[in-house]
Amino acid sequence: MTSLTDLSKLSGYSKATVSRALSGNGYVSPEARTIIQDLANELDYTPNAIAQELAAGTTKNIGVVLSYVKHPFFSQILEEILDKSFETGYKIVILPSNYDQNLELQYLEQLRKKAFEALIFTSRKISEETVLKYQKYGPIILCHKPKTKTISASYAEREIGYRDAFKWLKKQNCTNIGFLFSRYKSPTTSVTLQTYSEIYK
DNA sequence: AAGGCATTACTGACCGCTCG
DNA sequence: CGAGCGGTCAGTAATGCCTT
Repeated sequence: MTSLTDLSKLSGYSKATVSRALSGNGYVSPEARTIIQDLANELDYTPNAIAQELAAGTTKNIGVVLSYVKHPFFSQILEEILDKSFETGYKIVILPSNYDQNLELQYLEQLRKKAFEALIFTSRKISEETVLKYQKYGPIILCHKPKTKTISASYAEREIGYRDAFKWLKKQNCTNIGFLFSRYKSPTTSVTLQTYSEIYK
């Protein structure tokens, strides 16, 4: 496999010149550019992504923690995240959690090890205190309203919608109201159920 | 001839990890 | 502990052209 060092040795130009000629950044004479590009084509040169990440000190990876994939809430969020990632040149790594705290902690540890530049929790089981502890290792974004103001979050104001829904139900003289959940394991910890209950009261 | 400026291409440091 | 992996980046020397 041809490396940038190989191109440098064969062309007689320094590694930096070869790098600039192929990336299009910086000053390179048209002659040098042509020679280097022709050589790169001839030897089927492909930049080493690992080396690029090492030199740049960035992975351009964003981890997205998904508790479930089948739920429309998560698939809609994921769709928007993917759209933005294409625009900004970031790569998205899907991290399934199934609300497993150990898994969520593992993902936070990977953020600490710089496997990701940032972590997006579409939903979570771990506490906000834990999220706070890991904030110094990289941006962590939640997809629901956090109690702590120092945690970044992007979310819909569900309270307004729920209140409107309950008002409407009241108007219809509905007295027995059932809640439907896609999550059957420990629904009492669900933020959705907690919000429902508060608004209902 | 001297000075200023733009362009070109170089060297060396650096990234974080592994391996001898 | 230091070399090496394969890149990028910053700093700088060399060169050429233009103006005074």
